[in-house]
Amino acid sequence: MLQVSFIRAHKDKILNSLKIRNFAVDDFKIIDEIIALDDIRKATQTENDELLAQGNKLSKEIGDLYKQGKRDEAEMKKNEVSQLKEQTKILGNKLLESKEQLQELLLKVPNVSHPSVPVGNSDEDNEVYKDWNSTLPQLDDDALPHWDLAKKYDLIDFELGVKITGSGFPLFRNKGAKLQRALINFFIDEADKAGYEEIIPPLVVNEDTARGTGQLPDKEGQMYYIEKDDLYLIPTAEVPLTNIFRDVILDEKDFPIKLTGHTPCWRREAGAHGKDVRGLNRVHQFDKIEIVQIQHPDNSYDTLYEMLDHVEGVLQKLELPYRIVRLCGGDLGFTSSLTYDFEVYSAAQKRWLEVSSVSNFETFQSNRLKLRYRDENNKTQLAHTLNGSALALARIVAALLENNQTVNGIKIPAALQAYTGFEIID
RNA sequence: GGAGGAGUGGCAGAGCUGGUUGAAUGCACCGGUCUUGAAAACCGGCGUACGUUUACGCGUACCGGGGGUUCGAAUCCCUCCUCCUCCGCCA
Repeated sequence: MLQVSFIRAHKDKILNSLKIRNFAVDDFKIIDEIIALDDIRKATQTENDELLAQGNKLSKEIGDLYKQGKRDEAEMKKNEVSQLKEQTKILGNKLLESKEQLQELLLKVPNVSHPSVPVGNSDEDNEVYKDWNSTLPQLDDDALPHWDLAKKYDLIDFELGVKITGSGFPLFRNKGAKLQRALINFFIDEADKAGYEEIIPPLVVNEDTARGTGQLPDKEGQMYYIEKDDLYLIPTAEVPLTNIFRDVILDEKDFPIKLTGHTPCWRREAGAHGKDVRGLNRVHQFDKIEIVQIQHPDNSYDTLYEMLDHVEGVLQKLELPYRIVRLCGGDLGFTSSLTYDFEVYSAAQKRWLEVSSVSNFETFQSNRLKLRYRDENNKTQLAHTLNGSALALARIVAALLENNQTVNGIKIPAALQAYTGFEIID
């Protein structure tokens, strides 16, 4: 959510960003509506505050009059205050109403896109920021996609997942389970080496937390909801990790804050059935190692590229062909200013699979979170938040299995062998 | 799940027979005096948000969250949440 003060000060910038995000021209008027509504809010508060001040003053006088035993005068003033109170009740409601309306409108305004965000409508218009500069792996014609490999080597049982839960809840077994566990430890260790503090957070969060990082109300249908306890299953570790700093005022010297955590992620993926959802390509539950940073606004873009380097290094160790794309305006997430996706080449499916998304949210999340720091003048300012996947397991597993298949079995990358305890799945 | 107790500023801790209490006091922190320097001592400052003001400042709201009583609530009432103690259950 953007601050109204920011919207007032950078109206042109925001309108331009809406254009990049392909907002309908008719919707541009929301910006002026917000400013107008905020004017009303301010005027109402000024008026209301004055009346409240009068009331407070009279109440104080009433107290004094009672002390002096002047009951009659006090009673008269009581009537006066009662009348004031009726007015402040009306104004108070009006103030509340305008605040709620303002909030509602603000929730509809996406983050301001970074100047480097390319113009475009969909993922097809994303800009290849760093391409795979070598030949892509070619497999024999009889090469198998990962769902067949999973069956052949008894690594993942999708049918059992269906039996136990439903589609999109894979069951890993044998070396499939071990590979899963190896990847988790490998990714966590890599993040640890890069200076991220490891966190094991709750996997279920309350409404305030879900709102803090923007899952509510934007992506309400995306989360599993436990109605009885009013809790949500996390769609990513970003939610609990970033919310550690909800309602927190940091010192400048606290930056950067670097956190990592492995969690399962649950996503309902409502409406995403059909295309490209076979095997591990799109599932309701998957494991992911997330990296989160809280940073000073001056340094957040350096940090973004540092995070990019980290993810890249991990992919290199796994010896997977990857490319980095910069998301275009039409594909950029609502809350993000700039996002780079990592895609890994799935040789059997002959397509790129998104395995990581690294974003700078600037102050969009921190405004909702009330995540601030004190600047050199001791004034509170909003911090910048960033996060990225490092990495998401399911699709990495898919690519690993497919790309490394040989007639003798599936080879495990050298960097991972210490974690799996085996060199080949056969 | 049952019974009782408690939630106050960065921390500790008063206030809780309703009326100069946004809140005593101590610690921590910041600035200053003193000192060769430091410590100690002393003096001063020290919450957040919104509104208003060129500015100094002023106003409003906030004492776990929400609601109520009252001219007036940190103080009374209701409700929810959290923590502590005891009992029960349990990996």
